[in-house]
This record gives sequence, C-alpha cells and structure tokens, in this order.
Amino acid sequence: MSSTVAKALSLLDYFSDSEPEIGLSELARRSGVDKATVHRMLAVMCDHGLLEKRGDARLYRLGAGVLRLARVRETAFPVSSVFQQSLEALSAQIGETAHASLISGRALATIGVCEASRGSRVSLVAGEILPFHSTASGLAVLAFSRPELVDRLLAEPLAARTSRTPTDAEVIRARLQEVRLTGYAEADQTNEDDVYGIAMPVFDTDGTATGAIAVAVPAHRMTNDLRRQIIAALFAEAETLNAGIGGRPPATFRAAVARFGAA
Amino acid sequence: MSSTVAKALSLLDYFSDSEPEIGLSELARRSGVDKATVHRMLAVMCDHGLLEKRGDARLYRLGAGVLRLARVRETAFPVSSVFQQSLEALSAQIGETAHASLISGRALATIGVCEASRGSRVSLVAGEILPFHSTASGLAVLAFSRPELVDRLLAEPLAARTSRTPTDAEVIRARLQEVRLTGYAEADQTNEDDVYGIAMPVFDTDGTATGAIAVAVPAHRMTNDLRRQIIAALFAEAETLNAGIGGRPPATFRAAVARFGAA
DNA sequence: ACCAATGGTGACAATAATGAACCGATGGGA
DNA sequence: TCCCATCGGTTCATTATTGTCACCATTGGT
Repeated sequence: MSSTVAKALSLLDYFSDSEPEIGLSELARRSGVDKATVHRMLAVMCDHGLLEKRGDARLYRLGAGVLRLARVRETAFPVSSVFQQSLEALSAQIGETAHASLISGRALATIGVCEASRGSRVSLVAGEILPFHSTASGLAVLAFSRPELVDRLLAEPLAARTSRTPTDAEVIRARLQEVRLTGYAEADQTNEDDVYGIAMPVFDTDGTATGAIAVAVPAHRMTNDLRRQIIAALFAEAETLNAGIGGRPPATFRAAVARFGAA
Repeated sequence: MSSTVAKALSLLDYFSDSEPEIGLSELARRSGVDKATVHRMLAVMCDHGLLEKRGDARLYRLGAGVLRLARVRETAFPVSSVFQQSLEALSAQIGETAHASLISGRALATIGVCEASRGSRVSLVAGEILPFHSTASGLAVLAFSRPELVDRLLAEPLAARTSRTPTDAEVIRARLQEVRLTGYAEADQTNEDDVYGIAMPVFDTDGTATGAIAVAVPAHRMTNDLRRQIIAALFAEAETLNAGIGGRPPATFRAAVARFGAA
C-alpha cells in the first residue's frame, strides 16, 4: 500500500496557505519518511516543476508547474472560477466566511475561500486538505457519493480532530442518512473548535456529488435564525452553481429541496 | 537516473489544452512505459487528487488537487494574476497573441495566454510544456539564468522541433550572448512552422530570470516595423511586470534597456 | 462473427528505493 | 569563544518496490 509515488505526492499535502514554504527536515519529520528519501523525492519534483526552491533560502515551495496544470484543467473544465462567484455572493449575503471544496482523491481540496468583511469571523486556514468525516462539506459530499467511495473511506481509521469528532463509522453512516433527507450537512465543532459549518453538495453531470459549498460561523454566534438563513442561501446558491457547471442533482436531493421549500 | 516518481510525474506533462483527457493505453504509448506500470501510477495519482477519471468515460484528466495547489501558490506568491494583466495589455496594444511562461523544472510552463481578437492570429496550443532551446521565451530566460542551469540543459540532446531549430549547443550559446546584449530573444519558426516569436525575460528578486513574456505573430506577417513595435511594448510591459512581482533586473539587462532607449 | 483496440490484473525477476551513518555549514546559548 | 543542536545534503549496502510479460473482459469497427 505504500508506493513511492504515493509518499512523494503526499509531501505536497503539507503545503497550505498557512505554510507555503517548508524545509527538508520539516517535511521529513511530518511525513515520517527518512530525510534522504524526502530529499530525493523533492529533487525529482523540483525537476518537474511541481516544486521549486527559493533561490536564497533553503526552503521548498510549490512550483510553476502547478500553475500550468491548474490552467489546463480550468480552461478545459472551468469550475474554480464559477465557484468563486458563488462564494462571493454567499459571503456578501450572510456576512460570514464561505468556502468551496472538491473531491480530491481520498479527501477534500479547498479550492476557494471568501472571507467575511466583519471583524470577528472564521478565518480558516485555506488551501488545506479537509477530511471527509469531520467536516460539514465532507458529509455533504459523502451523502451523495457512490457507496463504494463511502465504504472505502470509512474503512480507514478516522482521526479525532476535536473532542467532538465522530470517529465511529456507523455513527457517520447514520449522519449521512440524515444529510440525504435534509440536503445539507452541519458540523458543530467536529473539525475545529469554535467553528460551526453548514455545507451543501454540488453535483456532476451524472448526479454524483463532486464538491460542496459551505459557510463557516464562529460556534458561539450560531443561532437558529442564522442557521435557517444560511441554509436557504445555500440552497439558492447551489442551484445556480449546479446550473453553471452543468451539474444534475439526483432525485434524492431534489426531494430534499422540495421538503425544505414546503416548510 | 529514471526514478519512478519522475516517470509518474512526467505523465502529467502530456495533459494540455489541446488534450485535457487521455486514456491509459495512450499514455503508456507516449511515455514508453508499460501499461501495467502506468496504470499503477495513475491509480496513485487519482488517489491523491492530482488526476481523476471522468465518471462515465474511461479517460483520465487533471484532478481537483492541482486547483488547490495552484491556489496555495498563487495566494502566497501571486504571479499568475499579475502576468495575465500584462498579457491583456500587450495583446490589446499589438493586436497579436501574447503569452507568458515560467521556469518549471527543466522546461518552461505556459501559465497565461491572451489571444488577439483579429481573425488571422497565432492560436498556440496553450498549457503546453515549452523547450528552452527552440522558443524565444526559452532563450530569453536562459540568457539571464545561472550558468549551471544553462550547462545542465544544453548537455542534453536538443530535439529539432522544425527544420530551423538550432540543435547545436554552441550555436545556442552564441544566440544567448546576443540576447544578453539586446535584452530580448527572437525565434523565427524554430519551435513551430509559421510562428515568429519575440520574448523578454522577467526577473526574480535576486536578479535571475524566472520567466518570460512573449508575442507570437504569423511569420509571413512579421515586418521590421512590427518587430520594433513589439520590442518596445515588451520593454515597457516587462518593466511594470518586474515592479509588480518585485523582480530586480540585473545590470546586464538594464544596460540592454538603456541601449534600446538610445537607439 | 471476427479482429483489433481498449482498460485492467496477477506473478515473478530485476531494479530502484530505503534509512542509518556521515559531512560541512550555520547559528544560538552558556 | 567554545560547544552543541540543527540544518541541507550525500553515500552505500540491504531489501522491498517496481517493471515486465502474459493473461482476461469489453468495446467498437469491418
């Protein structure tokens, strides 16, 4: 299960907005791989432009290659830019931080963030890899994904990100069932303390979830009224978003939308 | 010399704007690696979100992971967005296609394109990996790079992209010397037939070239007058661009600018 | 019905990855 | 000033990973 390429690629996961440059030893420590090995992998990735080391300092950072790759994907299948618009609309309407993420292998990749303008807001460490089981976005996506993906993900041990994180697979399956009924997922400090997230899935042309949009609020500020407001905004934005990327919500989701509209 | 990670990563190079989705056998054929091996690598890269296979078809395409990586790099070191502005200005002023590229390992990665609005224009296959020795951008960058990089690149065999491509290392070194004097590089159908390119380097904080901006014109339409016009525009745009990304042109380049201004 | 592709899988020999020890440089503290 | 810790980077024998090849199951064109 531990191919060399996998180890090399997982090094990329450590780069995020909060830590865009990392040193050799640091990466070795985090990944638990030997320094020599990490060094060799980094050299190869530099050779291919995925990484580069800043001239003066001895730190590694993401290279120009990733810009090219993203450009290619974005011109062929534009989604990132479409998401960004929705995020801005959401953030402006609710006055809280909104973010979007897409399925990226066995986790979620944050591909857009729009912070609220107000002072006390959730300033999430963007660009990070999000686990499926502890985030509202993860649950929202998982609830409308292929069962095989759910099984594969829940088979692995689930890390407790906070004291409230559900780590039992069966508990999560039950929550997914709820999400399928309501059409949205909530995460009350299960991924980060003091952060309450509400997320809604976004779909592909074939009716499976590909990502999610979400609003994150400081937990102490969340009220029932704000909840309803956010959920309504998410439903509206999800619809325009699905239209924008050619997503077709499955019947189960459309039923949830109808139930919410009737209430 | 052929690490597995290198082979895996080089698979990514085959994805471009003209071919955003590729099948297993096709990739195996192009890379010259066995099908089984390629399959294993693709599986790993899918697992990490660098690639993904479209639900219905059996084709692989770049995954959401690359969007995240690009976002991280771009928020930490914004260059792509700055370049795009310059490209639009250039293209509008000259009326021809402009593009930008950055050093990405042992090649150039196109990170931005702005096509001219007129009918007959150079519509380059964007998002591709560009060789250093056959493109104006490559020569422009190489002329102001560290000698070690030049040596490393010219040590390898140079592919003839067209009948005019210089493949002799010494010939190229001579051209680099010219570029150092003039401050810009020209490529008359050395990378693609009927395409005449003029490029100018863009610098890093430490005075080494990191990329280039270029204008591509259908070769039959190039005139001496247009040449001068393009070069002047490139000089102007390169200056604002260097200011925008904090680049510091070295003395050799500043001297070239002065010589051009005096003429 | 055929044939030639395609995507995908399994087992074994060969190769490439591994990690401990080591080096020189740097920098901070006592 | 000396010392020690840490850094990036390198070397080399051991061993686990990889590449090869042979084989399926499907698909689509003739």
